[in-house]
Amino acid sequence: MSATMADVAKLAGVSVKTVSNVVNEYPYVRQTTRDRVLAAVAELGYEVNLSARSLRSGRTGMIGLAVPELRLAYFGELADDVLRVAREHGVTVLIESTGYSRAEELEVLRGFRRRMTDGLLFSPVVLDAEDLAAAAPTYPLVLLGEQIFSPAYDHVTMRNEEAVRAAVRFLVERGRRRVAVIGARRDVAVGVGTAGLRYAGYLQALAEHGIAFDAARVGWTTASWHAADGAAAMAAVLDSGAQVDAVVALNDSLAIGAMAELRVRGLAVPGDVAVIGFDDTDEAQFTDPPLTSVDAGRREIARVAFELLHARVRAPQDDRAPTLHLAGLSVVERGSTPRL
Amino acid sequence: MSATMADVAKLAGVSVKTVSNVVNEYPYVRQTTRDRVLAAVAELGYEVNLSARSLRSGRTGMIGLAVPELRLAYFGELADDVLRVAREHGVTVLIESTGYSRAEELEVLRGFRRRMTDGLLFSPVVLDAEDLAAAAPTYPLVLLGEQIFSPAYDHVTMRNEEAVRAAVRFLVERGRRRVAVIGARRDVAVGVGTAGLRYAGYLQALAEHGIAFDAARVGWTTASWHAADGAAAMAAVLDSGAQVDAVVALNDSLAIGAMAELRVRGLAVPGDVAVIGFDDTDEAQFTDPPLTSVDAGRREIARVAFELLHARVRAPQDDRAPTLHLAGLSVVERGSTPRL
DNA sequence: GTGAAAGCGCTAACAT
DNA sequence: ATGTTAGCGCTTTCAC
Repeated sequence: MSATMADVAKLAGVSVKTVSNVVNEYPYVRQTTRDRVLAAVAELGYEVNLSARSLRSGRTGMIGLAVPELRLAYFGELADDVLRVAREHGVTVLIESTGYSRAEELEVLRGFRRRMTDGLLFSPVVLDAEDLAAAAPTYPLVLLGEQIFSPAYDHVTMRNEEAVRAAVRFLVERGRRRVAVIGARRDVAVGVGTAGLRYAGYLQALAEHGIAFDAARVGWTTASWHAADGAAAMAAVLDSGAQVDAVVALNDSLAIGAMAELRVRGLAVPGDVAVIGFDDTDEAQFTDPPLTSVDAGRREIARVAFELLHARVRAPQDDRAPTLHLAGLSVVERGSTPRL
Repeated sequence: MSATMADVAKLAGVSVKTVSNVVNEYPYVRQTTRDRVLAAVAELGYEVNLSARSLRSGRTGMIGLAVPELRLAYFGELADDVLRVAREHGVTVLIESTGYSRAEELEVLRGFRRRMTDGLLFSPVVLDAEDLAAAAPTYPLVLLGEQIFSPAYDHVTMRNEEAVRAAVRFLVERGRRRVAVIGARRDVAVGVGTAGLRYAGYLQALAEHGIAFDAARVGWTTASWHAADGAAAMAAVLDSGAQVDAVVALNDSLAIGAMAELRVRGLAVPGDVAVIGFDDTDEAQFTDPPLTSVDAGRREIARVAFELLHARVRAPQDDRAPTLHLAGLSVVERGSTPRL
């Protein structure tokens, strides 16, 4: 039904090889031949059959992007950023969501979708280094986030500990010392994974500023960091009777939930409690008050991760050592953290 | 390098056809044969080559989902919903973003990615019915949203006019009459497209309740409905000197921006101005005050749209007439719209 | 600079 | 219930 290379070749009076050369922009084709082929392509409305190309070449022209879910602002924005960069390079992105599920993360690593892509950008939240080693991917893989560190793969992430230290320092410099944290996890060790590293940064910051640790100021959550989780954690902290004059939330959605809960309790932000978020997502600009947040380099992460993966896909034989890229960070000041 | 059906067939002592039958769960295979084949599959770590399957069968097992951008809460949530439903049916979703660009929407309809999918869920925001007719897609296509109505394709959308009428009625019943609208577009006709239909619902509601139309209460935006656009439109309305005691925002992100702008101007929500949003996205629960919003049926839309497309993909010969499905709606009441 | 031919791995049609 | 064969449309290899 739709035209094939053979049809184009016949119409242009050349061989299929020549059509293939033109379609793939092989440079050594005589201009007159190229024109004849392109005319035939236009006349027949020919388009390459990607399945046939993939079958023969072993490449699909797609990369995977696996994140927990798109409705969380950070991942929605990250996905948009990756799509934009990939489009600039003519690469198609297959977005996959894992829903914080171990089974789905394993499926992403080993499942049939890896036969549809030339490489994977993977932001795990559940699997650990051992799981990755067991799966032992042989395709180009770039790890995102902080859940897994592996010397075997490229890795792009942020300076989590430093970023939270900067956030707490920002609060302390503005006169706050009773700093609660929202988003710590009981089920992961300090210093391990996104939550563990950010929590470690919080503990380090307390030490740096000579603030005594108070367990009642720790707001615990699971891996899911939605606003609702932030509200619940904030409620637990307040219920404990802890004295709190500032909150560092480990992402912006948690911060939004925490602010809502503070409001419910009749505590003013920033009058009674200052709040700082993490990721500087779009929503931070429109909270009440506008939310100060740490921009930990999401755009840079999207761009660098794509480029590292793309380089591996294009040159699979190149055995350069895996890279660890840490994005730059900055605190974006808004109304939730005034000087006292 | 990786095993093929021929390898499996050889090891199991059967023909490739039998391996294919087992892999494709063809029922009429003797149990002992099946077991032998599955053992060989496991031993060799065999996985089907999807490119070969697609080339031969003409199917890819993927559908496309084209939306403007994932960072807008509504589309992030919609994408998650579609991914979930598709997964339940063993279908892979290729998410594409069009960025409110005419060129990219045309590319979605006609570009090479349509060779990678068996069908398309398309939420256009720029193209019109004429563009669609010109592109004349022959693959299974389900339209989402209100931008294009076409008798030629299945269509799943919401009751936009009715939903906005319900929103305004909700405000009027609670004692408000000076109702501004945020998100109207000068560049589209009343009644056309998402913005045009929702704006039409606003005008109808004013008439129903005997409220005089006041042009100064109309907050204009472009196609992009982010919080920043809502804030700018709200600012323009307030700058005009219009008397406003309520706002109906044509989506939740606009509402969030409008609330932020009201705050900047020293107007209390809901004391001075009540606000109602549209879509009931996650963020509505955590604004200050919590945002009343019209749930226009996003989950239902995702499910029905997928099922319609899936049915067409599975039975391409079935010439049933295209369906128009309108999702149910409800107002979710929160603190931004108390009774006076 | 271009052509001829092989074959990527699978499914469909037909045979038994 | 299983085997045989052809061929999907392309890229690759090797000629010339």
